[in-house]
Amino acid sequence: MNARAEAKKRATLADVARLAGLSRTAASMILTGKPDTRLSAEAHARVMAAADQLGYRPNMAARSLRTERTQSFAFISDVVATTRFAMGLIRGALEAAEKAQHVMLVLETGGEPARESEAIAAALDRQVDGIIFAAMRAREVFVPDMRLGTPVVMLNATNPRFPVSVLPDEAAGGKAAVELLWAAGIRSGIGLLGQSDVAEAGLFRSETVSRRVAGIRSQMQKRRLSFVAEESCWNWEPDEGYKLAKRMLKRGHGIRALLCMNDRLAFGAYQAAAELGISVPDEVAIVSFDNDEIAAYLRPGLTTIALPHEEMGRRSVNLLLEGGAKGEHLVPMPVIERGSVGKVKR
Amino acid sequence: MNARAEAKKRATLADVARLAGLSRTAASMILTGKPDTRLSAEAHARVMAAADQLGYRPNMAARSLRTERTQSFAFISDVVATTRFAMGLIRGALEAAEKAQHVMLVLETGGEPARESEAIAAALDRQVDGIIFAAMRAREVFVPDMRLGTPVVMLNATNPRFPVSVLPDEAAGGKAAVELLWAAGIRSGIGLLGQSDVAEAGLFRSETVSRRVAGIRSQMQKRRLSFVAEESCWNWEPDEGYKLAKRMLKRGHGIRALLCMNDRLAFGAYQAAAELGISVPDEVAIVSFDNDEIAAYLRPGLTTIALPHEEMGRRSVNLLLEGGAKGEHLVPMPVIERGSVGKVKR
DNA sequence: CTCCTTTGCTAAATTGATTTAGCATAGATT
DNA sequence: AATCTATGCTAAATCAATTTAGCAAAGGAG
Repeated sequence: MNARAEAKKRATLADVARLAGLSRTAASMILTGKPDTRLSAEAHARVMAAADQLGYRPNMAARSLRTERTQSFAFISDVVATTRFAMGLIRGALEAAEKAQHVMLVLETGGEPARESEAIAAALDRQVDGIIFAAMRAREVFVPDMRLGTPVVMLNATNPRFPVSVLPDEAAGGKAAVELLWAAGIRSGIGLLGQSDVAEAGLFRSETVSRRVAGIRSQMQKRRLSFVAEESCWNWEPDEGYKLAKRMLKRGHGIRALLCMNDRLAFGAYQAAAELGISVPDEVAIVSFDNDEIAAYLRPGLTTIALPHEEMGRRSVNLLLEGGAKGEHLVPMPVIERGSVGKVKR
Repeated sequence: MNARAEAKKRATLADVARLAGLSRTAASMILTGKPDTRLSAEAHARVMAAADQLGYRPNMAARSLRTERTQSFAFISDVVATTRFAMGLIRGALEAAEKAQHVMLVLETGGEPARESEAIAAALDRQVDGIIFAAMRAREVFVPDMRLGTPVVMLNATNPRFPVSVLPDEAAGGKAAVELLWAAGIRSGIGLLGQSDVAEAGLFRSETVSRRVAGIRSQMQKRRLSFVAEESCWNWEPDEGYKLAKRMLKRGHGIRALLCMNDRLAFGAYQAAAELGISVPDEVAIVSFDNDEIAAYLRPGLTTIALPHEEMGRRSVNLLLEGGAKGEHLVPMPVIERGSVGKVKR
């Protein structure tokens, strides 16, 4: 009746030992590759052969019970569905975990404290060897105050109680975006879409966004450039981008470039430009951030500063594996050049 | 030195029993809610109080060792990153698992047999209570021939060895798409984008796609409609959609509606229509499939037949929990009406 | 008063690994 | 010849639960 009952039972260590004519102790030591055992080469060979013949695989529950390690991590994230970014983080984490022969428990909390506590408890109950707290919008993540004696890394998030975190290097990314326009010979007529210091003074957006903005503004200053227009909006979605860009492109600021805070805003900006008959990149250059999937679909392709999600996911796992150093681990944001910033014609 | 060592050790069942002044047996029976035990109400109260006071949580490794159940499932998928669909499936599965107090191990194989075997082995080693094999492009999934005595459900995939599968109801979806055009009063000038029987005769695409096509064609026939043009392409990506739609819209078939095989093709079709100065939906209606994220961003919003990924994910977990019936479990594809099919003006 | 049943509970076995402590034997040293 | 040291291996404890088998006391039946 039980599905498990039909299949022949898995071979245990005892079976291997019996077949090899040795003790469980010996078999265990050999199979786990203990270093300073004095077991003979012949014993090694016999155990290996036996294990192979029986298709032996250790029972992780039993091993974990004894060793308190499970070869598994938990990936606890606020939201996995809503944003396509989650996938990159998860994928990178999965990949690194697989390399290290670990598995990943994935848990979603929706950012709700109660579910967060539940998720942590579930992970701890299963004795995970480490926990990754991931946030989709980099923010200071709430973590219920449980005494969790397990390594933790914050992924795309920060929390004072857990000093190890992995973040995109937004400051450098902001700088790179400005440099892209500079390199294209654009010296004036630059509009900023999605953020405006005057409109947002005192508003809290998120740690990484503010670094992105800071990176942009500091590099603008360094190059002695300034924005001819800034439009702020709260939701960085295409419809906002469309509205804002339309206003900006019409108002006759002589806009020659649009720096968009993310690709979805840029997506809206494309639609506005198309409607106004303004050509990208000949009349207006567009740069943005994230390297969202849509960035590649636009015509011309959108030049953007990528959020290195996969690499971040990988890093977070590796930090767990290596007992990573405290502090922020910044991952560079690659510049993805497509067609939306043309070289200037002099 | 060991992080785990700092924290006070977790309370064990023995601790609870001691505090309650009862045996481990009694504590276990009470905490797991065994039905026919004859332990007194007072014993129940004492054990509960003790467990509560100590913050007792069972050690899953120990429990699993004895019971052979882990309250966990494995979600083994070919690709999680490449397509945004994976998230819906995973999210639905996660949600259902959480409700049932289970956790989900997520594993990715890239569709490579070697990694598939590895993933299955990793899951089996950890004694998962069930395995979900998910494919992103519904197909007959290869599953290495391991004797796995664990319930399996195929998600968005089929495999003769595992009869329980969850699939979108593509036949009904195809029918619904045609009905949408019919309801808008469109009786002629319908083009099919992405598929053409003459071009693809004998080609294998995928099980579900062929059902989608069959659903479309059978409903066309029922309504005595026919396509004035069919264009086939292999990659259903925006650039193909753009090219094909441009050709179709120009060639003067008098196209009044475009039935696109997926949203990305539709995305390209929008770009083509915009370039040709053809208005959606006034001059040409567009319907497609998937309810991809981009469908909501387009202007006007794209009317599409949604792939019910979250619901499918949920179903697959519930089938594992309930020991689901053999056979295909078809999940309806919701019609998402946005602005790309206008009511006809007579 | 004896025997049987019910009630309320527990000792000990079990699960499958790892790990500690230590036992023979052979050869080397004094 | 007695002692010491490697060498090669194993018995038994341990991890934290569940489960089997069964014990002691109380109450009821005959």
